[in-house]
Amino acid sequence: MKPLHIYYKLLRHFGKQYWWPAETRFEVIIGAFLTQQTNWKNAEISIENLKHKNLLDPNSLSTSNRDQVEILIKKSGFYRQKAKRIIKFSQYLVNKYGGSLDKLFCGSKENIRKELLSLEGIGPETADSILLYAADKLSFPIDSYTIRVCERLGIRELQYKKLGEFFKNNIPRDLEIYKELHALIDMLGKNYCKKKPLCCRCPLINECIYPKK
DNA sequence: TCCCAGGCAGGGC
DNA sequence: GCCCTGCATGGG
Repeated sequence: MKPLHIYYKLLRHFGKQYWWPAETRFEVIIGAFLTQQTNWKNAEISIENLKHKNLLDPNSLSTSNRDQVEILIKKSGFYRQKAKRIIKFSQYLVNKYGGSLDKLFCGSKENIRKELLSLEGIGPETADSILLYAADKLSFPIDSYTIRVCERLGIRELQYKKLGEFFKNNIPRDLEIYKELHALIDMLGKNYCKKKPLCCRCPLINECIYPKK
Protein backbone atom coordinates (compact mmCIF):
# COMPACT_ATOMS: atom_id res chain seq x y z
CA MET A 1 0.00 0.00 0.00
CA LYS A 2 1.45 3.32 -1.11
CA PRO A 3 1.50 6.31 1.22
CA LEU A 4 -0.48 8.30 -1.37
CA HIS A 5 -3.22 5.69 -1.30
CA ILE A 6 -3.30 5.90 2.48
CA TYR A 7 -3.40 9.67 2.21
CA TYR A 8 -6.58 9.62 0.15
CA LYS A 9 -8.18 7.06 2.44
CA LEU A 10 -7.39 9.14 5.50
CA LEU A 11 -8.52 12.32 3.80
CA ARG A 12 -11.89 10.79 2.97
CA HIS A 13 -12.21 9.38 6.47
CA PHE A 14 -11.12 12.36 8.59
CA GLY A 15 -11.35 15.31 6.21
CA LYS A 16 -8.76 18.07 5.95
CA GLN A 17 -6.90 18.90 9.14
CA TYR A 18 -5.64 22.36 8.18
CA TRP A 19 -2.36 22.07 10.09
CA TRP A 20 -0.62 24.01 11.52
CA PRO A 21 -3.21 25.88 13.57
CA ALA A 22 -1.51 29.25 14.15
CA GLU A 23 -1.87 32.89 13.21
CA THR A 24 1.79 33.50 12.40
CA ARG A 25 4.89 31.56 11.42
CA PHE A 26 6.50 32.54 14.70
CA GLU A 27 3.54 31.02 16.50
CA VAL A 28 4.07 27.78 14.56
CA ILE A 29 7.67 27.64 15.75
CA ILE A 30 6.90 28.35 19.39
CA GLY A 31 4.12 25.76 19.20
CA ALA A 32 6.62 23.26 17.85
CA PHE A 33 8.79 23.72 20.95
CA LEU A 34 5.87 23.64 23.35
CA THR A 35 4.17 20.54 22.00
CA GLN A 36 7.26 18.36 22.35
CA GLN A 37 6.25 15.25 24.30
CA THR A 38 3.10 17.09 25.26
CA ASN A 39 -0.57 17.03 24.40
CA TRP A 40 -1.32 19.75 21.85
CA LYS A 41 -4.22 21.11 23.91
CA ASN A 42 -1.86 22.00 26.73
CA ALA A 43 0.61 23.55 24.32
CA GLU A 44 -2.25 25.58 22.91
CA ILE A 45 -3.13 26.94 26.34
CA SER A 46 0.48 28.05 26.78
CA ILE A 47 0.37 29.75 23.38
CA GLU A 48 -2.77 31.64 24.38
CA ASN A 49 -1.14 32.68 27.66
CA LEU A 50 1.87 34.07 25.79
CA LYS A 51 -0.42 35.79 23.32
CA HIS A 52 -2.43 37.51 26.05
CA LYS A 53 0.78 38.90 27.50
CA ASN A 54 1.84 40.09 24.03
CA LEU A 55 4.90 37.85 24.16
CA LEU A 56 4.29 35.94 20.96
CA ASP A 57 6.72 37.80 18.77
CA PRO A 58 10.52 37.57 18.55
CA ASN A 59 11.31 40.97 20.04
CA SER A 60 9.04 40.67 23.07
CA LEU A 61 9.93 37.08 23.82
CA SER A 62 13.67 37.66 23.45
CA THR A 63 13.62 40.30 26.18
CA SER A 64 11.03 38.67 28.41
CA ASN A 65 11.55 37.50 31.94
CA ARG A 66 12.19 33.76 32.09
CA ASP A 67 10.31 33.27 35.37
CA GLN A 68 7.24 34.88 33.84
CA VAL A 69 7.47 32.72 30.70
CA GLU A 70 7.86 29.59 32.84
CA ILE A 71 4.60 30.35 34.60
CA LEU A 72 2.78 31.12 31.34
CA ILE A 73 3.81 27.85 29.69
CA LYS A 74 3.65 25.63 32.74
CA LYS A 75 0.72 23.58 31.45
CA SER A 76 2.71 22.20 28.55
CA GLY A 77 5.23 20.48 30.82
CA PHE A 78 9.03 20.62 30.83
CA TYR A 79 8.39 24.30 31.39
CA ARG A 80 11.88 25.25 32.59
CA GLN A 81 13.63 23.77 29.56
CA LYS A 82 11.02 25.06 27.16
CA ALA A 83 11.01 28.60 28.56
CA LYS A 84 14.78 28.75 28.23
CA ARG A 85 14.67 27.35 24.70
CA ILE A 86 11.97 29.59 23.24
CA ILE A 87 13.63 32.66 24.74
CA LYS A 88 17.02 31.59 23.38
CA PHE A 89 15.52 30.94 19.96
CA SER A 90 13.94 34.40 19.96
CA GLN A 91 17.23 36.00 20.96
CA TYR A 92 19.03 34.14 18.19
CA LEU A 93 16.44 35.26 15.64
CA VAL A 94 16.63 38.88 16.75
CA ASN A 95 20.41 39.02 17.06
CA LYS A 96 21.21 37.28 13.79
CA TYR A 97 18.28 38.21 11.56
CA GLY A 98 16.71 41.25 13.20
CA GLY A 99 13.77 39.07 14.15
CA SER A 100 12.94 38.32 10.52
CA LEU A 101 11.83 34.79 9.66
CA ASP A 102 12.05 35.74 5.97
CA LYS A 103 15.79 36.13 6.45
CA LEU A 104 16.15 32.93 8.45
CA PHE A 105 14.23 31.02 5.78
CA CYS A 106 15.83 32.54 2.69
CA GLY A 107 18.55 29.91 2.11
CA SER A 108 18.35 26.33 0.88
CA LYS A 109 16.24 23.82 2.76
CA GLU A 110 19.32 21.80 3.70
CA ASN A 111 21.11 24.81 5.14
CA ILE A 112 18.09 26.00 7.08
CA ARG A 113 17.68 22.51 8.50
CA LYS A 114 21.31 22.40 9.64
CA GLU A 115 20.94 25.79 11.23
CA LEU A 116 17.76 24.81 13.05
CA LEU A 117 19.34 21.59 14.30
CA SER A 118 22.24 23.57 15.75
CA LEU A 119 19.85 25.41 18.06
CA GLU A 120 19.00 24.18 21.53
CA GLY A 121 15.72 22.30 21.72
CA ILE A 122 15.38 21.68 18.00
CA GLY A 123 15.83 18.07 16.96
CA PRO A 124 14.92 16.35 13.69
CA GLU A 125 11.16 16.35 14.13
CA THR A 126 10.90 19.92 15.33
CA ALA A 127 13.22 21.08 12.53
CA ASP A 128 11.12 19.34 9.89
CA SER A 129 7.88 20.64 11.38
CA ILE A 130 9.24 24.17 11.30
CA LEU A 131 10.49 23.69 7.73
CA LEU A 132 7.14 22.36 6.54
CA TYR A 133 4.62 24.45 8.46
CA ALA A 134 6.50 27.70 9.03
CA ALA A 135 8.90 27.87 6.08
CA ASP A 136 6.75 26.08 3.47
CA LYS A 137 9.59 23.73 2.55
CA LEU A 138 9.01 20.13 1.48
CA SER A 139 10.17 18.35 4.60
CA PHE A 140 8.24 15.46 6.11
CA PRO A 141 8.29 15.28 9.92
CA ILE A 142 8.48 11.81 11.44
CA ASP A 143 6.93 11.74 14.88
CA SER A 144 6.01 8.94 17.25
CA TYR A 145 2.58 8.58 15.63
CA THR A 146 4.11 8.21 12.19
CA ILE A 147 6.44 5.50 13.43
CA ARG A 148 3.58 3.75 15.21
CA VAL A 149 1.31 3.81 12.18
CA CYS A 150 4.14 2.62 9.93
CA GLU A 151 4.77 -0.24 12.33
CA ARG A 152 1.15 -1.27 11.86
CA LEU A 153 1.57 -1.04 8.13
CA GLY A 154 4.58 -3.32 8.27
CA ILE A 155 6.98 -0.74 6.95
CA ARG A 156 10.41 -1.89 7.98
CA GLU A 157 12.42 1.28 7.76
CA LEU A 158 11.46 2.82 11.06
CA GLN A 159 14.48 5.00 11.76
CA TYR A 160 13.90 8.69 11.31
CA LYS A 161 16.09 9.20 8.27
CA LYS A 162 14.95 6.09 6.42
CA LEU A 163 11.31 6.75 7.10
CA GLY A 164 11.73 10.30 5.89
CA GLU A 165 13.26 8.98 2.67
CA PHE A 166 10.42 6.50 2.35
CA PHE A 167 7.79 9.23 2.38
CA LYS A 168 9.87 11.51 0.21
CA ASN A 169 10.17 8.79 -2.41
CA ASN A 170 6.54 7.75 -2.32
CA ILE A 171 4.44 10.91 -2.23
CA PRO A 172 4.23 13.78 -4.73
CA ARG A 173 6.37 16.83 -4.01
CA ASP A 174 3.37 18.89 -3.01
CA LEU A 175 3.20 21.11 0.08
CA GLU A 176 -0.49 20.52 0.61
CA ILE A 177 -0.05 16.75 0.60
CA TYR A 178 2.97 16.89 2.92
CA LYS A 179 1.10 19.07 5.40
CA GLU A 180 -2.13 17.13 5.33
CA LEU A 181 -0.62 13.66 5.32
CA HIS A 182 1.47 14.33 8.41
CA ALA A 183 -1.58 15.78 10.18
CA LEU A 184 -3.80 12.89 9.10
CA ILE A 185 -1.32 10.28 10.26
CA ASP A 186 -1.23 11.98 13.63
CA MET A 187 -5.01 11.98 13.76
CA LEU A 188 -5.02 8.27 13.01
CA GLY A 189 -2.26 7.44 15.49
CA LYS A 190 -3.83 9.58 18.18
CA ASN A 191 -7.23 7.93 17.90
CA TYR A 192 -6.69 4.39 16.84
CA CYS A 193 -3.14 3.19 17.31
CA LYS A 194 -2.31 3.40 20.98
CA LYS A 195 0.77 1.44 21.92
CA LYS A 196 -1.43 -1.02 23.78
CA PRO A 197 -3.27 -3.05 22.81
CA LEU A 198 -1.17 -4.00 19.83
CA CYS A 199 -4.16 -5.05 17.79
CA CYS A 200 -5.61 -2.09 16.01
CA ARG A 201 -9.33 -1.48 16.18
CA CYS A 202 -9.45 1.03 13.38
CA PRO A 203 -11.11 -0.48 10.30
CA LEU A 204 -9.24 1.96 8.12
CA ILE A 205 -5.84 0.93 9.37
CA ASN A 206 -6.83 -2.70 9.33
CA GLU A 207 -7.71 -2.26 5.72
CA CYS A 208 -4.31 -0.69 5.15
CA ILE A 209 -2.63 -3.60 6.85
CA TYR A 210 -4.74 -6.20 5.14
CA PRO A 211 -5.71 -4.70 1.80
CA LYS A 212 -8.39 -6.48 -0.19
CA LYS A 213 -7.04 -8.39 -3.12
C1' DT B 1 -2.36 3.90 39.92
C1' DC B 2 -0.20 3.80 35.60
C1' DC B 3 0.50 5.23 30.96
C1' DC B 4 0.79 8.50 27.62
C1' DA B 5 1.31 13.14 25.13
C1' DG B 6 2.72 16.16 17.84
C1' DG B 7 11.06 15.25 21.66
C1' DC B 8 15.49 16.73 22.90
C1' DA B 9 20.08 16.60 25.11
C1' DG B 10 23.64 14.34 27.35
C1' DG B 11 25.81 10.43 28.91
C1' DG B 12 27.54 5.58 28.56
C1' DC B 13 28.95 1.95 25.74
C1' DG C 1 26.08 4.40 15.92
C1' DC C 2 22.25 2.85 19.60
C1' DC C 3 20.14 2.89 24.27
C1' DC C 4 18.99 5.06 28.59
C1' DT C 5 17.57 8.80 31.53
C1' DG C 6 15.98 13.42 33.02
C1' DC C 7 12.98 16.85 31.93
C1' DA C 8 7.17 18.08 34.23
C1' DT C 9 2.40 18.61 33.82
C1' DG C 10 -2.33 17.02 32.88
C1' DG C 11 -5.78 13.77 31.16
C1' DG C 12 -7.83 9.16 30.53
